[in-house]
Amino acid sequence: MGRKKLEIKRIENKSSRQVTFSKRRNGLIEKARQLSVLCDASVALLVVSASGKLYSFSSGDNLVKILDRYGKQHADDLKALDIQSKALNYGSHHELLELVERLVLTKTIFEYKGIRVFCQTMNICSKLVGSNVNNVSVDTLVQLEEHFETALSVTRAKKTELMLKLVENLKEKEKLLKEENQVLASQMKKNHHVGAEAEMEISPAGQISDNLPVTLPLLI
Amino acid sequence: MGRKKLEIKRIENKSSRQVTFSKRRNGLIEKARQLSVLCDASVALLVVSASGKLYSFSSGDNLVKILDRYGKQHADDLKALDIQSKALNYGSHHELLELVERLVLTKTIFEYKGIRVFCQTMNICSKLVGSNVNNVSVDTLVQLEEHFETALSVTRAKKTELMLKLVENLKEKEKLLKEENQVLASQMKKNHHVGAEAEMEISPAGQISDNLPVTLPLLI
DNA sequence: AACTATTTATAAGA
DNA sequence: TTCTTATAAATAGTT
Repeated sequence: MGRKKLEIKRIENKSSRQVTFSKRRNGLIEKARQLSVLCDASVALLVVSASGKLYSFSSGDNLVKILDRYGKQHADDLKALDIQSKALNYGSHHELLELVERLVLTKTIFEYKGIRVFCQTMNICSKLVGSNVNNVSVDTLVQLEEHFETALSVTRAKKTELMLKLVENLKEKEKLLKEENQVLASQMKKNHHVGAEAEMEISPAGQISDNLPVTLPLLI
Repeated sequence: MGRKKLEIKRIENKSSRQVTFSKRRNGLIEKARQLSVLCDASVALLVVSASGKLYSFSSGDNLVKILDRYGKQHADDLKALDIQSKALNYGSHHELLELVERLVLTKTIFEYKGIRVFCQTMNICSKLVGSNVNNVSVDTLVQLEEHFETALSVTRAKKTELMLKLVENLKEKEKLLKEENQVLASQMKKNHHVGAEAEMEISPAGQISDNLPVTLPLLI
């Protein structure tokens, strides 16, 4: 739809590639918008230029739902977390290897999808809000506030939940160590009956209770 | 681009809305494809019809990869991944456990802070961007870019810092417990000189190395 | 950033 | 749904 028919293959000339990118990107976003309005559909569009700049469109507040749909496996990942903590305690070397591989993959995904893009988008938001307050409608800001509050409480709740899990895990380890010490201590006592002079130099279970419980929970 | 000019607002007639949806959806996807090919860009498009059906396009890669492309400077992170995969092959069981624990923690952080809030902010952003593109000046965009870079490194630095603290903290606890056990163990030995009959029932420092290291490193 | 000749997308009709 | 076709819209190359 121009002076000449354009073959659909990578445009070699850099500057015309950039110009075309700019034109077509705008066109695409406009089309996406129109589709969502005309047909009452949810549309999310992400475009990353060759130079790494991100452009996006999404219709209303549906992106969350759209993405949720796109990857149902997030729920499964949560279940996997449970299984993982069990694996930590009982898993074989082989199982651990598999686990690590999965986690490395997941981490990669989350790192980029989550933190990086999150930071960028977060900043776009604050920037836009900051520098364009006058152009943002009250409605938009009200929605914004709600969004933040929701996101915050969801995140907070989830954080607490997982931290409690971690605490449990660590307490379990503590318990094991205490038992270990008690075994040793009771051995001591046995021996003590034969060699009583060592008695005052140790305080079997007491030392753990007095020194560590105070600091161990701090780890969480 | 049809027999009549169509106003961009929800089409009330259901069947023509569906027809239009089908046509425009195909058109949009084709445009997205063309953009990605012509301009060497990553494009992800998600469309959900009013009736809930999902259609999507993404340029070759999946959505995650597209988001990955956002930001070219990830070479260092990728190297880190290499190191991790080496660890996968050569690491001891002990090292693997450490790795797993670290990754679970990281994943947890990224999962909630990342995905959830990412979705929300992404949404807000596209809304804001969508409704204010014309009001954003070049200056704002330049500032935006700087802002991104700062935010990214701050986040990164903070993450590293906190994780290092956690690790230190946990190592300290581990050390204390090990010392505790060793004190007990050495007491055992002392007593052993007097009551040798207890020798086979315990393995002083050995027991720690054989049983606990598997679980202890989990603390980190 | 505009212009404009063309191509492309698509609204309405069948 | 699919095809046809008149017309609106997008855009390639140019300025």
